[in-house]
Amino acid sequence: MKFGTLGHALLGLLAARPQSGYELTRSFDVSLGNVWTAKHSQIYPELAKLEAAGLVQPAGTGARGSKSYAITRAGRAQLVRWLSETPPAAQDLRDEGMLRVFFLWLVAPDDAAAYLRDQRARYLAQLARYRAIKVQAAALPPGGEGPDAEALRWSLIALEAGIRLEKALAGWSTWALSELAAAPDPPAPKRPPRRR
Amino acid sequence: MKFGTLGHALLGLLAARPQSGYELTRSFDVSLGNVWTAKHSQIYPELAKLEAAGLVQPAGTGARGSKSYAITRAGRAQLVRWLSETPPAAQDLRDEGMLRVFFLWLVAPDDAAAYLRDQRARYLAQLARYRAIKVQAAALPPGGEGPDAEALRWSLIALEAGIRLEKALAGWSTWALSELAAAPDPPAPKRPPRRR
DNA sequence: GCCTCCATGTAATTGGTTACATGATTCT
DNA sequence: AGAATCATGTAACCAATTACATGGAGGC
Repeated sequence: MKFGTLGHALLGLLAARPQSGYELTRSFDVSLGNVWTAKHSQIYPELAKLEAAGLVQPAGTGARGSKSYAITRAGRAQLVRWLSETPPAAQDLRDEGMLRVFFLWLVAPDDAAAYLRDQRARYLAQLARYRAIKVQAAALPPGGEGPDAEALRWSLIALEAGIRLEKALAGWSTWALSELAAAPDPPAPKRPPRRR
Repeated sequence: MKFGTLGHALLGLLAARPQSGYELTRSFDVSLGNVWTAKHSQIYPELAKLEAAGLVQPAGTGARGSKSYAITRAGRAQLVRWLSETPPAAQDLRDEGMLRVFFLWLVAPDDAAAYLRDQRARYLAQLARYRAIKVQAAALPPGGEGPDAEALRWSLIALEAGIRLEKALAGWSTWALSELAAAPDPPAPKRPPRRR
């Protein structure tokens, strides 16, 4: 059996501690969701596939019929192999927000500016969310030794990437707005003489 | 009929000038490919769908049996509506490279560092590619008035976003490496006394 | 003649989302 | 009693990639 990114992401989450499908789903809703998404309808079947391949195993049941899984030795080996031996798949960035920028020449400059301002607001909102998480994490007890503590450490490193990315995008949108103001093109600004 | 991002991307490309499926495919291989990807096997059927919906129409044939399409008035209207009325779909960033960072605690610090250096090299390579395009574009004749010139202008604005993003990621990887060096954790550094 | 690039298409498969379905527990 | 949340699963559909298939034109 062959496993893609989702399978390995599940192995990675289970490497920290045994978890149920529901808990895994929530991970994709929050932290991990910023780099990879998955719905429960994809997770449950994938867990079954992983179990069939011997990479995870049932690890008891909890309240309300929850079933938690644990990673097996083979699963951990597979995960480490994936991390260290296979190169990250060429990322297919699908950024619809940035795609639209390519087509902004089709709308009035005012509409284009409005779009850029909207996008900037999104970037800043996401930046604020990230920063709140960072502050919250900094307030945690500094101790902790288990896998969870190590996992947290790396998730904060990834968080820093998110912060820097959103900052860069917010800065870019401000720059783009100034560019647009400098040469609105179709409707020439009244005063400054156009020079090309 | 309903069209998603791909359909609108095709409309956007055809709004600049009539093009064949092959030419459109190449656009996704180069500039547009950095924000959205599509293979010819997806593009040809989508063009047929767009034609059936009256948003594009055949615009003559070229050499080797190439068939070019032009956007219709309805297509342009639909595109502008999409741009100005519908909000960008919540981006599902799928960044496998960053996902792996969440799981780097599973490998030896040396391997984690090697991964970060590899990623940094990728970011810098992409940054160099973007900058080369920018330089190349700056050397172009500054004139030009048609839709193509306007489209170029906005593609350079999008390019600037790419440049800033890669710069941010390269900076992040350098920072992450220094973080890792500061506290390699599992194998404690010999000299500095560990304090937690 | 053969290889490469141009050019268009279809088929099969995978990955992912939306919708459907069900039941237990907790909160109000 | 009713609503919200926890919890697991399946079915149908859509989007996207990979593989299959064909042919014309130009260069070596």
